[in-house]
Amino acid sequence: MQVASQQDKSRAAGGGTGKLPSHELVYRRIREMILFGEMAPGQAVTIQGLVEQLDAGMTPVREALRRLTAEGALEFLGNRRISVPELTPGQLNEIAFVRQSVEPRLAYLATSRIESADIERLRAIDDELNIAIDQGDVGAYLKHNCQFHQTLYAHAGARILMQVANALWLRVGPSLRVVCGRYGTANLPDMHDEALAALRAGDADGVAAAIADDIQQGHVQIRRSMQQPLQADCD
Amino acid sequence: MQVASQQDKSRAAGGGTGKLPSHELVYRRIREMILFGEMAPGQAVTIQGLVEQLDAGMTPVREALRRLTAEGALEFLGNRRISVPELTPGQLNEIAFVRQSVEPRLAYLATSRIESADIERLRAIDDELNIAIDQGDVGAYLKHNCQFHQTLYAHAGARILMQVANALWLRVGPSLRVVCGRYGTANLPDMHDEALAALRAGDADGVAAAIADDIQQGHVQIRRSMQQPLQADCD
DNA sequence: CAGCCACAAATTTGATCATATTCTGCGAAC
DNA sequence: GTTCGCAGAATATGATCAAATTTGTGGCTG
Repeated sequence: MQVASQQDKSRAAGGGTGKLPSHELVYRRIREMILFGEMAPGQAVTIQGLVEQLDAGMTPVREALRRLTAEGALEFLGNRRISVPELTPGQLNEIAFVRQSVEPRLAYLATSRIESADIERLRAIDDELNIAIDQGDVGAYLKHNCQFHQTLYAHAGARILMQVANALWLRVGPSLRVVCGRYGTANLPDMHDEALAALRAGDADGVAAAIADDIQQGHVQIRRSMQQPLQADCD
Repeated sequence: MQVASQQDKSRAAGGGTGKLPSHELVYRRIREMILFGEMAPGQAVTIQGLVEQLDAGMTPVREALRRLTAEGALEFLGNRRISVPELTPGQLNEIAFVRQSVEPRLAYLATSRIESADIERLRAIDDELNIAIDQGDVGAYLKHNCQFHQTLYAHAGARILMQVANALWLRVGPSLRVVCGRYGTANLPDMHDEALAALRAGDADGVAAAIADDIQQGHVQIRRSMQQPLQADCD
């Protein structure tokens, strides 16, 4: 652990990947780890662990973590420890409440602005999503599900609403992963067909309702898995 | 900027004030600057400027800025510039929409959990607020108004909702300051008496409605000041 | 005699800083 | 008008300092 040991750290993170700043890259990597279930609720996160795992410098990692804690994706554990938050049922309700306000609204706004080519793109995403469900591929499901919603919302032209929605997705990500890991991809929410149909019809209220149902179902699943703790979960 | 002055940098930021980390202190300072109108919409923010102004190190400032940009209080200007966001009318509507969802809900939840001693504390804040209005003290108005809402919401026992609300306050802060600076403190929203009365009566819906009105009025003011731009604000 | 608590050393991890490096924007020269 | 260069600011690194958890040891008690 002396002076001259680690020379090639910056290679992978800073040099190879492109021209975006390193802290941005690190942020995205960690973000995806959270969203797509590479981090479990309650799991501790150490700066130095991420530094080694991502092969990045310390400062970019620190800044990425600050950003993620500000978004609620990570949690400041009093003393200087950071962890993936474990949601209480009450907190899950809070998230559900805001999501039910914001996301149907985004869907509503997107309906009148989206064009048919983009609707087809959504359908393509949904096709892949269904394949993932059939194959029980949890990672692909999470990824495509997120992509579906984000792609739809992106057409709403409401940047701030979308930032709020994205932050909430980050909060439910780890829990959603737990649900999938436990119950498989069978009972997962999928109101996407209804949403697509309403989208094609230009029925904004219908799209909003479909999205609301989708969110509702997802949260029911999470709540169910929380009420039946897996136990032996000694922390 | 001499050598000798670098020794006591950490003193002012980290040593003198307490045991909180410097980046936390810096974050709070900048946050208050934004909330209470020491920064105008559109104003550029430089790291080194903050370093000198706050007499802190560069790393803490950087982390605080990351956090604030993640919360939407500051904006990343593509190239490596940061500025206080200028809200468009559309963005203001988005913020109003979420605030109207979240804050009345917080007020509703707080009603059944708050105790009479805390209601009196709220009344005391409101008294000071009214004094500030009478005296035309914009800074005091902003501070006490924010304090009133935050104190009320704190009793809702809904941490996540409150984080969302706080982030939105950060977004409207600078614009609210502009309104006050232009039109004075005369027409500012003040449904606080109604809220207090409903609180004492335990009327949760009434409290929520009062808060909703309060928000509504505030946003009307901001919108009005945006429709009458002060001068040749060419962008 | 064995188990447990407490106190202290050590290692791990976080926070901050000084400095090197890179990138952007502007100005001057051609 | 375009291009080169320079200044200034932001990014990133490694080192250094501080704090906290963990570990290990010793003494005490049952």
